[in-house]
Amino acid sequence: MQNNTITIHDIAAALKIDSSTVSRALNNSPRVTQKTKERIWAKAEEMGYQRNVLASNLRKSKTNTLGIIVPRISRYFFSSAIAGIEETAFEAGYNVIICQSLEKLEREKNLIQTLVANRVDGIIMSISMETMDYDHLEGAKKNGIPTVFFDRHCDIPGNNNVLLDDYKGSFDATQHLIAQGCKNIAHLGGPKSLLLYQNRFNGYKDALVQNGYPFRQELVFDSRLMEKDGAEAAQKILGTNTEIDGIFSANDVAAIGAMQYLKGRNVKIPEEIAVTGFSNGPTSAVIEPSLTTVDQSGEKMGKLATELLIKQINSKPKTLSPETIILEPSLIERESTRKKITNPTK
Amino acid sequence: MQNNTITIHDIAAALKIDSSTVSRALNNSPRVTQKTKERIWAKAEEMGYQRNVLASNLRKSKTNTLGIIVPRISRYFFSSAIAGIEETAFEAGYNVIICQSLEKLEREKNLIQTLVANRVDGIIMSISMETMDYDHLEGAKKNGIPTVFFDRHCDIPGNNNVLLDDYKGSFDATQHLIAQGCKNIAHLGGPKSLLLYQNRFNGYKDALVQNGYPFRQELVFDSRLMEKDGAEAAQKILGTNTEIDGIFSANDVAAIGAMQYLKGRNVKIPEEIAVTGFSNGPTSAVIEPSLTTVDQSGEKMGKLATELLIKQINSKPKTLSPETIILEPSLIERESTRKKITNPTK
DNA sequence: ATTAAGAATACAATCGATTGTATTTTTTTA
DNA sequence: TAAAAAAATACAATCGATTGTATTCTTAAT
Repeated sequence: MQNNTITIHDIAAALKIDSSTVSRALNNSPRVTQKTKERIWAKAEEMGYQRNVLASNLRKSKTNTLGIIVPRISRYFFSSAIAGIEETAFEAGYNVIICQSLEKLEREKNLIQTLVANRVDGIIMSISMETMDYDHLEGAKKNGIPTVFFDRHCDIPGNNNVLLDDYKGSFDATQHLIAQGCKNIAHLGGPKSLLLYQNRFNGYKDALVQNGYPFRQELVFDSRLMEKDGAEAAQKILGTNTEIDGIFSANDVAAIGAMQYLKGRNVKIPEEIAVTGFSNGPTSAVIEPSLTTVDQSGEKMGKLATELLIKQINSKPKTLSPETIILEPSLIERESTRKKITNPTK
Repeated sequence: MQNNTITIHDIAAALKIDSSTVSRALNNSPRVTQKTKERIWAKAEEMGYQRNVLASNLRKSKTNTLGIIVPRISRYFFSSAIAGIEETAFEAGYNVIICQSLEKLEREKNLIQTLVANRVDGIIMSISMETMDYDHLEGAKKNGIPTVFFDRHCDIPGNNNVLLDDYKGSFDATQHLIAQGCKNIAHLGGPKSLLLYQNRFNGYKDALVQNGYPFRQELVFDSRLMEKDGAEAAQKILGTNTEIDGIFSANDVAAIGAMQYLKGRNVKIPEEIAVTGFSNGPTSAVIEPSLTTVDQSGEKMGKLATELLIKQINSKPKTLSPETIILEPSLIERESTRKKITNPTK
């Protein structure tokens, strides 16, 4: 209740020995006899000693804490990535400070500052949609704090990244739409400031071209990919001259927005327009028709990013060379694209 | 790059003054002249000084950090609560350490220990499903760390809580089912170790009784309310002798599991069985038919919990009396319960 | 011009643990 | 048994900022 904070000095005094010996015993140093150690451990237990992590951190200038910056915690992909990060970090004895940029550049700068000031041992982050220049991202590196980018990265050469092969994911998704017989495929794209959306766009484009279809800019609808953006795009799609029969959305949320709008207008999915999303969020399996999408496995990404980061932290003096891990995407085929009869020759 | 860590002593040396003056200037103390302050600020800027938060924390024995423990970060309700917590905390100058108990008691005990050892200024938590005895929850209090429970609380008298009126929420939901003409309403309940599920159960029961319907234990299906639990319960429901025409689930996830199962068995929702959930998660609006549910507004809860906690932190010596905030639930009526013709007299 | 009052700054201890070096104690060897 | 080697423990500085007390420097009052 009161100020009953027991320090190593209290233990030392109680046993009439030096505090340095207590410290070493508590850290199980070989410089203390087993017998003494046991006396100290018993006394520490008895007195209810708890190491003051702050003092320890200051002395060792290590916090055993990782900083995480994501655009928005409540987005499923990010919350599942965080779950993976937290679990891996916890097992390795690290705490995790979590921050959200809310897609604001200013806030992102601020957060990096704060994490540096708090002397986190490393940072895992996914950049905001507003992030175009990367000067502030160097801040952590300059202070010797290793950083791993996941999902939304940027093209600074010496960076560590854990990414999905977004190009392949959207190539496959588009290819799948074509295989289902779609001739005119629209694309709901995200802000091109993010490489990720560039890659998804390129995958879409190349799949069209490689299948002998023309790429048409007027079938691309860029937005921030919120639910209402998807709905608005769907509205525009119905208004175009072209008979659009497929939509490849760069995320699930916009795809769902589009589907809801189309369903409201009695457009048959997939018969009239087939739809694919990207992320494999929890709603994609439940919506009707269920949404074909590309699995992004946030938890696995988080785990890999954390492992990579901890590896970098532990080898800091040796300056381990940076690494980029690229995960293989997998297409989850569901009803929203099932145009063809699966078994034509019964 | 190198060990270019500038301390207040470096600034002091550069200006040939004392480090205590530098410290005071940087904290804008009235004990330093404006002129001196400006010299110091300029120099600090010039030398790229950054306060060592660790040292400061140690001296002040305050970390400006809040600890958060939730069962699972990727559950929508919790991730949105965390979003609310993070935002409020950030504005007030606090960092947030986030941990997940994964519904394990052992891990929960561990995490509290860790947070206490890290000298967080306060804790916000939602207990795990395994938590039956509350001894470990006193740990933080004994160390003088104020704690606020949200959503999943426990009945220790002196606690701070931010809760939904779960009783009323489920009373209203059940009442709504009755108003729609349901005669035999089943309940998918959660572990009764959590007061929250007791309250939801009681609301259900009392609504039945107050409307003159009998409460029947055999219509209550308790589980951990995962999606498959909902599906299993639905299976059992179809197997009972009673003609069940309504389901009140204590959360959305199980409700959705049940709906998916019922849809697979060609049971018409709401005509044959009406369904309501609890939480208003993102999928509830998208599933077909859309799910009637009780809004739980995680973000608001998070915000309120944080404000309450910070209030408690700032008034610690005075021992502000504990507070319990109870939010009013609101029923979101959707298609899954729309049995009655809304306008019988056209 | 001298002293008291007040403002500005310097001194020094402190937060609690860690760690290189010095000293004491024990064990081994000649 | 004395000296050398090895083991165990004690001493003391340090991490960087904060803060109560002491000192110096201004300004005001007599």
